[in-house]
Amino acid sequence: MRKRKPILTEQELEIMKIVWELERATVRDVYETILKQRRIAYTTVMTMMKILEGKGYLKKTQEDRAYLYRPAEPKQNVIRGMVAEFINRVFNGSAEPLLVHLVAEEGLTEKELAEIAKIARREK
Amino acid sequence: MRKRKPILTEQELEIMKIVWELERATVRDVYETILKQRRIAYTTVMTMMKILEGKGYLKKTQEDRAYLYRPAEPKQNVIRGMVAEFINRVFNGSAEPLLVHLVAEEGLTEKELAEIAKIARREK
DNA sequence: TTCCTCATACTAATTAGTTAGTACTAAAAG
DNA sequence: CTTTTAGTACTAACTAATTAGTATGAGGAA
Repeated sequence: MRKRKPILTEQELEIMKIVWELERATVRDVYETILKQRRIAYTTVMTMMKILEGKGYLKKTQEDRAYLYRPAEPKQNVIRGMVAEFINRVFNGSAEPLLVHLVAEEGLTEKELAEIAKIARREK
Repeated sequence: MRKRKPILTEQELEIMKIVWELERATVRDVYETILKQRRIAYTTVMTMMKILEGKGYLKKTQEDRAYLYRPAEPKQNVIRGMVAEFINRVFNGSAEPLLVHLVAEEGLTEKELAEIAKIARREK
């Protein structure tokens, strides 16, 4: 059985979210964005992005002086993987308990649920 | 703002699942259970369970020679916390996108969705 | 040209998570 | 009573994740 691609860690996800948002970004772009939230070193961001490239989540091209990074695959794919991984860990792989949990937790009405179903169908 | 209780790591969750299942368990009980799946040292399990006690997920009482551990709070509470934490990390705190994702991913029909809603209502 | 800025590569320190060894003690077995 | 067994406490090794420092080079500014 092939070992599956390592899933995103906390900090890696932080960076991926930014790159998904910007669609393409240099280390500096990401660095500046994170700086608004918290203190971090430029080289830290660089290291992380290189790791993400190694894991196959980002791809880079040379652009002027600096590398330009882009997501290697669409956000939806990655999110799908993370959700699946979470369901495996916490709910032993079956999605239904999570759904039940969420519906109960949110106290959704029939109407809201139908609305979600509609959006989901569109998403498909 | 009070710092929230540290969330369960991978291995900690593995142990908690066993204790929830058994309802109360000694280190040995958990050790034997894990052994069925993989090789592990007795003291490793002990260390982990002590950590879980420190984090407030387990509480122990002296029982004969060994400690008897029990869950400090019901499984549902902890699961709720983990789901919330996941939603924060991945979906910036809003549950709806996760719901939409799940419904779309599972390709649920009206009927199945209604069924889930029914179970959820009972759960409440 | 010379200097400053900003980029990368390489290296490494620190912290968190996981795993397990060793010393010691009390109870059970012989 | 002595030996074996099964438990805990304390310590530590190892791996993974996170963070950042230093060296170096290319390009633009003076």
